[in-house]
Amino acid sequence: MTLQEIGKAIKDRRKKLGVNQQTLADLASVAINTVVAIERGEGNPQLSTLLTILDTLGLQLDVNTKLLEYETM
Amino acid sequence: MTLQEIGKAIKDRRKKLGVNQQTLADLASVAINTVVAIERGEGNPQLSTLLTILDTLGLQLDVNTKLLEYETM
DNA sequence: GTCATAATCCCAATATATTGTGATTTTGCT
DNA sequence: AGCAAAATCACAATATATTGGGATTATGAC
Repeated sequence: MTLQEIGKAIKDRRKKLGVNQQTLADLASVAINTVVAIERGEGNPQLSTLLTILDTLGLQLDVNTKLLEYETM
Repeated sequence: MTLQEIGKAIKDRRKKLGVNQQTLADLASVAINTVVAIERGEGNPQLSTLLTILDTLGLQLDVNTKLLEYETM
């Protein structure tokens, strides 16, 4: 996943949970500006910041081997 | 996955590929110090740095919903 | 044990993320 | 259209990652 896709995943999840950016920022103990930037795919957060936000939303990060081209078809 | 687990995944993959830290750093266009810190779980890389290193190793990041307790047993 | 390579550490300089504040724009509802 | 809440933007101050250089330690082969 790219930066943009991760941002979208966060925004989608937040919406699904029905919380606004300020609340998410508070719960994750980060500034709302940081949440805004990440969701818009304009941010390049530090890993700890990203993990905290994901965790707050009940999401996690996984490392996987990339799919080969033919595996995506 | 935690910061430490991600670092370990990177180190394991690098070893499996048989490349040293300097080569990985060069291929990913980051400083060797950065690779060292991340692998040791002491780093808190920016997302772009992490993505570049993972990509160089043929790895990728995924966002998933966290497993419920009973799902881990 | 010796040697060569790899990995780690230290430090100063630089780049970039994060934060807080306030203003502005967008969205959704009636 | 009008209103309230949510989202976005702008900017300066601060915190932290990244880098480069050189030195030190650990690892593995012979």
